[in-house]
Amino acid sequence: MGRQPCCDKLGVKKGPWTAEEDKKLINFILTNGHCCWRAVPKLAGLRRCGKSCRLRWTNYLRPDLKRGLLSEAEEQLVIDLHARLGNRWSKIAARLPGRTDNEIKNHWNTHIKKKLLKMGIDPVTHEPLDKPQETPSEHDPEVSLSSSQADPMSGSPANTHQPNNTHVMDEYNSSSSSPSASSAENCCAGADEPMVLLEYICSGGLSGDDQSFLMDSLWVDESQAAGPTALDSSQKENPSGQEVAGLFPSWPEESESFSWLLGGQDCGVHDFGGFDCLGGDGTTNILDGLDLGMIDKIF
DNA sequence: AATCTTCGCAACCGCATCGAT
DNA sequence: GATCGATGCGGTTGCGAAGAT
Repeated sequence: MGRQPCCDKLGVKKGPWTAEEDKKLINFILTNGHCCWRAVPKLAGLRRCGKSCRLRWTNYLRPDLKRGLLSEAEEQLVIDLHARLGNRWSKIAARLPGRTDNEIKNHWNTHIKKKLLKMGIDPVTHEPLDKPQETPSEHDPEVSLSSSQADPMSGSPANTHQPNNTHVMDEYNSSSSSPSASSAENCCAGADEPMVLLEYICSGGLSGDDQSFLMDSLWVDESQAAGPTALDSSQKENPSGQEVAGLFPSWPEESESFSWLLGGQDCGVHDFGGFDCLGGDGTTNILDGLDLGMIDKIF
């Protein structure tokens, strides 16, 4: 028996979301959370499939999303993580609070890839382009980012390249005027990483924004250290959601970023708090502080 | 000013994975 | 252990905007 499609294709709308649809989805999730994505469109009065609703929410409407271009530090981190994890965008995104896998994937394909190519670096292998290509099996595991420091998830067969990217990243660092520690240090997934990043931050190598971003990352890392799967599970659809509040301890930019909420299509509910998955009391508590009518006015 | 090309991003598609039964 | 449904993930596409001719 074939799998049932996630939605019956008939009567299901596709294409760009309208402000009206966004409003319905936001209102529904704010008040009910998302119990089951398949049921969301029906309950929210949307002619979309659940998958589309989930995507729209996670990639665009989620309150904890950052907007705008990736900062230098974020970009650097993406490159480091990509060198280690390959195209596992969701894993990479899990290390960048407020960024989505889709956003990072797009940014990689449109900006970073070109940047690396321009620098003569193969964006796939993170090796210099002029260097004779080795097959992945030829990489010396001792040389390529110590496997003992590799991400716990790296056992996946999808992670087919583990390049030695230290020199590459040094090159990137110097060219981008970011005096970062070598990526071999920076990209370690182990307990050392926060320390290395911390040293870098303390060295004064970052702007204020970048510093705060990296400090956020450290919080994430620490939560990971507490439990290897904690971050992953909490950054995905998060039924309990309590950890998410911890990961995003506050949105200091809340007040100023509210303006982009007013921008119509190009905005989300950045400032409504991490209620997505709080469910139950958590949801209502936060929602109590919100004027849902305001959403109606906004749209 | 009109047309063509390139770029960037939101959204879709299909497969993979996970959990429940 | 097998099956099924729900969700997650990564690759790809489509389209509007911006830039070039």
